[in-house]
Amino acid sequence: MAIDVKTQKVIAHPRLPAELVDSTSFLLKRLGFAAKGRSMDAFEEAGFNPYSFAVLAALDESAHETQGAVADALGYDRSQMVGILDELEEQGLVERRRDKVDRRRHVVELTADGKKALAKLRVLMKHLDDEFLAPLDAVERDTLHLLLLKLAQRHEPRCAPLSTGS
Amino acid sequence: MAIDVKTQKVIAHPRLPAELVDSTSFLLKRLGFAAKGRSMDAFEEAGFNPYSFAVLAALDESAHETQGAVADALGYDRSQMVGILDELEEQGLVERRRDKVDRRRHVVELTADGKKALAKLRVLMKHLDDEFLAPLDAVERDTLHLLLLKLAQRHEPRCAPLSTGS
DNA sequence: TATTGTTATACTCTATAACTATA
DNA sequence: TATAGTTATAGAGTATAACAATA
Repeated sequence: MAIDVKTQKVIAHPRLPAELVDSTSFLLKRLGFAAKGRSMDAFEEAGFNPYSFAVLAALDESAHETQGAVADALGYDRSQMVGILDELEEQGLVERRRDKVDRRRHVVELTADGKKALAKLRVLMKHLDDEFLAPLDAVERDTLHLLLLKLAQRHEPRCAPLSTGS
Repeated sequence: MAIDVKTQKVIAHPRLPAELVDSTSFLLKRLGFAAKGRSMDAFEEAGFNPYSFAVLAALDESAHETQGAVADALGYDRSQMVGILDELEEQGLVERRRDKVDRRRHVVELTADGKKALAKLRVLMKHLDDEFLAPLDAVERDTLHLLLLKLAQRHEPRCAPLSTGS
């Protein structure tokens, strides 16, 4: 219990109702927002847009992506992607070129600086994960990741493994 | 793999970059948003504000709460709480009275209808949790909840157990 | 007519700061 | 002077729709 310096009275820390804390999806909501807030702060502090890492990672994984393909892969709106890429292009991290075959399309590619930035962001992301998961040991982290993955495969179709059947 | 009906070509489902899916805090973010979206839709469909459940639960747990105490317990802004309580009062689910001892304060209390609504919302919440956790068996659900609780105690202080020491 | 990227618009959230009435 | 509740305002974020160029 904390003690107020001036009044010397006990400060009862305001607590969440037990039935909310008992709800797993409530905890997921709160922790998701906490994780988002932390990563946004950290990315911004490092001079990046909160979306930069996801976009650069997508481009690194399969090069010569079209603008819309990146948006679809990440689940962003295509109109939202315009501004994100504008900024990344200004920073010299990506290049946009018209597709010669279909001149409506913009092919997006990482620049050398973009790859360097991605490397930096990977370190930052790893650090954020480590920090967020600090209360858990290695086994617990693996277990948690596995369980979240199971949920994500249902609730976030883009996480689902590639289906091989017809 | 899905096949396009018209072109008979393979449709590669847009997929998230592997390194994002490998990040536990990324999964937490995505799942948190998915959980929030689902519960907001369900609450709204049932005629409630997304915040109703949390507020009613807080009032049920410790009656005669002051308006600011509820806001602090749930982590909402006090100015935000005004609108939420306005709506709950219109619906006849809570009552606001001036505190006779300190006339600046509003004491908030559940009405009989408020308790009935809370019972309904508890069922709805339980249903939502069950649905969201459907991919997991009972043991996995318990494990997940425990792990999230550990994280929440660090990242969401309002979830922390009451400390007993000085 | 449909699609890609773009722009414009509108709407929700949230955060902040003023304002009142009490203390 | 500080606090509880309230109101007003501004900013970010997001979702939608319209638009031009191309297919």
